[in-house]
Amino acid sequence: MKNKEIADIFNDLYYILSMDEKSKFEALAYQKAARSIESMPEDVSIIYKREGIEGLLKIPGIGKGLASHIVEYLTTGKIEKYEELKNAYPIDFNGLMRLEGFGSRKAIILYNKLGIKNVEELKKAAENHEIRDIPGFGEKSEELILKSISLLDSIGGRILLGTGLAEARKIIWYLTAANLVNRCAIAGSTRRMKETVGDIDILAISLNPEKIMKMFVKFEDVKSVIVSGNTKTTVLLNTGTTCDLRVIKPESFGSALQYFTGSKDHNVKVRKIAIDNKYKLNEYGLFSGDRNISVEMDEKFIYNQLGMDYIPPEMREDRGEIEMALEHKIPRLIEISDIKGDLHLHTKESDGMNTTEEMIAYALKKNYEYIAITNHTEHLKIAKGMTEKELIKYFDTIDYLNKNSKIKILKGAEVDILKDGSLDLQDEALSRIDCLIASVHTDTGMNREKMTQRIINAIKTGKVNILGHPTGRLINDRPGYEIDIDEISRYCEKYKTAFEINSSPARLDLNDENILKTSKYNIYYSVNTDSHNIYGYDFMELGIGTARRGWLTKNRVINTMDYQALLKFLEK
DNA sequence: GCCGTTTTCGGCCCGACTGTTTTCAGTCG
Repeated sequence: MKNKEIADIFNDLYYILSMDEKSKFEALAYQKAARSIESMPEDVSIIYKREGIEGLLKIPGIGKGLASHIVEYLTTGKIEKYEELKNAYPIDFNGLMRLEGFGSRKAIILYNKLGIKNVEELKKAAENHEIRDIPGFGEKSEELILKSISLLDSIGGRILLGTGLAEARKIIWYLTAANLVNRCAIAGSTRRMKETVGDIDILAISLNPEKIMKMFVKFEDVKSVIVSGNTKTTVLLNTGTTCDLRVIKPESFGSALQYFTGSKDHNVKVRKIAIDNKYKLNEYGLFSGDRNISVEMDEKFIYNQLGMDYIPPEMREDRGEIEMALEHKIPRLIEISDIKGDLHLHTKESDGMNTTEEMIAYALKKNYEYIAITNHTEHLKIAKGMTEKELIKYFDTIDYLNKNSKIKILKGAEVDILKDGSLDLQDEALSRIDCLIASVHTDTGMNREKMTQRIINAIKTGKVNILGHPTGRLINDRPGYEIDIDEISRYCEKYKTAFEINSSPARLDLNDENILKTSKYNIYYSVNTDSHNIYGYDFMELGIGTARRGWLTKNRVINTMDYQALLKFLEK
């Protein structure tokens, strides 16, 4: 993939060029081009081969100059201009720019004065107090550098959405309980339900910003304060993530919520539409001339005023939703209240922690119409997989429970897909099962071709209702096995097998991108929690958030159906 | 260096916060 390589070079050029005030905008052009290329699904080398330089000129942010740089890189493997500048500044910008409060100008100053090229050298210089004597730096600068480096080491990456959402809600609860805020809301990637959260954004309306900020920094989960003013305070939380609290004036709340929810790419486009309509949109309001017309504390007003449908936060990634909103074609996305049951649950009989009765009791609290108990099968020894005999006996128990139950309990199993694609269950149990989830749990190191065939073989048995956690990825842990999702989708369509959207915080599998990719086929999805105890039920909202990020509507999700319709779908 | 039913020239987001200054430069979102 040449895109990443070229984007890295353009980013480096952005850092180097932005040192000089005169080349500020040239630098910005490189940065914009880098972002553009990085987010492209198709490799520029393929585009160039197919369409020549004309194809490159169609990429947003690429003009004659940058197109010729790309051609130069594709043909010679080098960009002369970059080689020269990189020789003059052999600095690891990518690494250094990850440090809080450290930008390209500081990097270049320290390179010129002390020859510092990377994070390790910077750390050493700060520890030896060499930095405080450089003009523009001081003791605090050294402290900040060391603090940022240790912060970077401790964070490692982004936290899971489940963790971020819980933390954000706790903060809102804390701020609201003090009676100092009139309104408080989550913004940022947490509100967009992105699978991981880089930092938590909270907005608040308060007539007493000073007091609220003072209170915020005393919150029990705050590890340290990074910056603190009257409109914005940033803290480091014990979870390792940072949290921004912004205090907003009432008349700016809607526009601030829109602005700080992002994504950045989405906002750039929306603001451009505002300009085209002779407005100015920023975090303080939607302005016609000097007058803020968005005083209704409402995002919806802003989108409507710009001629668009309201766009749900989960869709705001500049993946075509803006064009859709301009044509008034934003669909009603699936909502958590549409869910009528959970079809992937475990009990004590395999590796769950609660009894069947306890799981049923909690489902009743959720007002579900039905659930499916889907314990593991024999092959998965590590999860106390049930033998055929045990499963048949268990099905008798469920038949008995169903007689006196207000909720319909489906007899299910999460059946292992064995190495050759056959199912880990024999005929007698298969004949009694209502809801069969098939999942890969072992031999996950197969190559793409073999794994794809293995899963297809399982689907071709004609017994599989739901393909469980289809890619097997674990967020921040392992990438998931390689599969040809298009090929698998075609078989799902043919055999009426639904893709699972597994709501477990570290899974969220399928993810939003795969949902967008597969939903062009005539297939269904099942949003399940894969709960191993009663608390797991509550993760349904993460799966729904993921489904909404994949633009799914209720009619594509089988566990929004009423019981009779679901039975009909599950019938094989 | 890119871009254009406001422009082939003149814009390109800008305000808040911090540290090192003593009115400002750098960073961030």
